[in-house]
Amino acid sequence: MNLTCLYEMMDKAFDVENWWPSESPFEIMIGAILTQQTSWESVDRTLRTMRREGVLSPSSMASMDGARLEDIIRPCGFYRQKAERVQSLARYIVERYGGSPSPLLEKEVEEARRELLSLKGVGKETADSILLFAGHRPVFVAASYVSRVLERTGVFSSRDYDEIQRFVESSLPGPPEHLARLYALFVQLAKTYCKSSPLCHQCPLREYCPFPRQTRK
DNA sequence: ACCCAGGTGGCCC
DNA sequence: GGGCCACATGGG
Repeated sequence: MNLTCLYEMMDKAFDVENWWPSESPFEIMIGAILTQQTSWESVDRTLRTMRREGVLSPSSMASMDGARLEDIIRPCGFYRQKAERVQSLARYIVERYGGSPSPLLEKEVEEARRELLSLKGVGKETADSILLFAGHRPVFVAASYVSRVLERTGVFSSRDYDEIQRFVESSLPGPPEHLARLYALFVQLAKTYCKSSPLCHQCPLREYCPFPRQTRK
């Protein structure tokens, strides 16, 4: 069992087209922060409210009332720090780039990543999600879901973010779409089958999983 | 009444 | 450089 084989198996089992829906790169950046430790359903609700209220752009979000932003984000949890962080991100884009995230996302990958990581509320996983899904850059997101599946299938055992990222990026070269698709498949698989023991036994990868009864990370 | 979710930053040693 | 902890709501 190697990564390519795993990729093909998951690809056969799941449909992850339009896995990270959005109308703009900025929306992906905001969604990436909101979805930290939060289900996508809650994030989706908040993003729809933002769109409806017309605050899903750097300039409008930068200047809106903080308490109102907190209210909109509340369903996502950690709403105070998330409100502060997304607004400071919006202001950063307005002040530094005149309101468009494109110049940042189009910088050389290493530089863009460093810049994203310097923002409060943007760690490795969030930065890489933004680079991959908003910037279409060839960067893999080595989320905890990923290490869980890699470990359980015996493909690669490590908890170290950078190590997993290097492993995947070097094992699966090619266009960024593959890395995005692979990441989506990992999350989809873990979400669907790794949550509970009964589901685990129906996993399409159960024959390859060395820990068939393990249900938690 | 638990446990978990498409993590991060701050503090401690 | 790793091990805890707070952050917080919503759903199973």
